[in-house]
Amino acid sequence: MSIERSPSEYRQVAAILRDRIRSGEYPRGAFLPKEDELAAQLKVSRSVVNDAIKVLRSDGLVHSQKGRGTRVHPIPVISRNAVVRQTKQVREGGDARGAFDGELRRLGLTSRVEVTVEETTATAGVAELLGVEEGAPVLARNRKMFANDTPVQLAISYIPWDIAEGSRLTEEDTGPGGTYSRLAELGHKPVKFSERTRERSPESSEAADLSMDISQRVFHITRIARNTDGRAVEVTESIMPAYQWEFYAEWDAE
Amino acid sequence: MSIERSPSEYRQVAAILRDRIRSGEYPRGAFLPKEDELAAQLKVSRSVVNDAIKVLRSDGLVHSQKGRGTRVHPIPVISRNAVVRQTKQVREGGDARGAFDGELRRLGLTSRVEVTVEETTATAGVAELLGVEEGAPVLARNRKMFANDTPVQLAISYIPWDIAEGSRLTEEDTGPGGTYSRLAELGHKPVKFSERTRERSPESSEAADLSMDISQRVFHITRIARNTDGRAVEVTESIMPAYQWEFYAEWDAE
DNA sequence: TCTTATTTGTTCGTATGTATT
DNA sequence: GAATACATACGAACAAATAAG
Repeated sequence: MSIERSPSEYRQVAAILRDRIRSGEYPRGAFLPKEDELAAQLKVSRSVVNDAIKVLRSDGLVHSQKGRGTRVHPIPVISRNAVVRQTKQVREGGDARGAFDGELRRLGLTSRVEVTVEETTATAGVAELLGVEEGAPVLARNRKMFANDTPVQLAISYIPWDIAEGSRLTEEDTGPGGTYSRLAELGHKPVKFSERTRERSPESSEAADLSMDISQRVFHITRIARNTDGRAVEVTESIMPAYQWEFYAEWDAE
Repeated sequence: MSIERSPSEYRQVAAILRDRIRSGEYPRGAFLPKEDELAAQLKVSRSVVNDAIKVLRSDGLVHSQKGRGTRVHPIPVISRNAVVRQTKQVREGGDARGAFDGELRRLGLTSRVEVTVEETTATAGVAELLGVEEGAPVLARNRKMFANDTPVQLAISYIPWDIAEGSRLTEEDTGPGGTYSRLAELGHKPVKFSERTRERSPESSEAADLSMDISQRVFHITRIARNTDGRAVEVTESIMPAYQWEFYAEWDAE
């Protein structure tokens, strides 16, 4: 357990703490000893412990709060199954609430979703994806998903206002079959999908909403749904802590 | 350009440098001013500049070397197209060299691949994925992919030795159609695929091979190819800098 | 509500180590 | 070997958030 040269001390301390978490010495949700104690125990300065904890934070292993302490992250990695989603989406709706719930239940976690809906105008980015003018009116469906009360995903869907106006899409509960069923009823059944996934630093608002650290990373998924005319009828941006998710896919040759 | 409170100084410095890179003031491949100069220029301590550069490094925007300096990362983000890969893989071979080359050519970059092949024994992890005993003999096909001489991906494929033995799979060049064509000829045509993608810190050896910083993140993709009997005939682990890649997929509602 | 103790976050200055030129 | 430039470590100080009273 002694600190040796070669890998820097703060990385060695990080490795020690990581082992203690993996071994269960610091269980899920438990507080770590405070930085001063760890520093004394491991005979390094507090700055080194602080740097080590930064590493664990960026791995999503722990979560620190000023004035409280550092505790082990309470939620295991969630698997997002690409193929199940693609088929279920059509059945259960664009917000994929069914898929999300299934993913969590498989891990013995409970899911909860907060929804807000508003009429707003398209920013340049959204306008380009939706193929409308910048500033054009759009419906924004905002969702925040929780696993056991820990936020694990943000999603905003944009729908052109001329499609959504007056329909149930403007209500919080879109009803059976979800967004995609309502779009189909409105004559805009989504039949073509594209999705881009990238990894980046969170905006500070995203970090706050997901109660994550700015030094951590998020997955940013942009999905576009198109009707038979090729018109974009819904654009969804999903933001999720990168340490919290993995992706899984299965397929057959040809 | 003055430093103000609220977001910490090192994040503000990071934002300033990020803007300079985006604006082209520091072009691709160019050196940044040295930390001392930046510190003087922005009226902060060198530690703050050093912390700021750590942030840019973890975003993959810059690359630092002791004794040399810090320069802007020379390669743009590469898009990995899931669907093209899935179809092309079968046509062009398991190492997807064709797909990789296409992805780079689209960006005006040149691709190069280094291949080494060896007979070795299965580690516990590989054994479980491949469905063989730990320590069983396997063929390891090791690949390192470059974009304009910058390493952008590592891949190791494992094939059970009883399948690969004596075949062209043990040579560096697997010939037309690649690995999957040879497996088909050997009576083990891959027909079922599964893939798991996660994001993590690099091992130090991976960081060295990809000339990236340990504070950066990698995508780790594990793909399993199975024959008609459901036997795993190839397992491929791909490691790539997370800042260097994005994923793209398109599909139709059946 | 206000106050105080606790705990982590950030910054500084300095010193030393290490890789490159 | 010398100079350069980034990497790491330390200790100290203060800021900011939280908790306890």
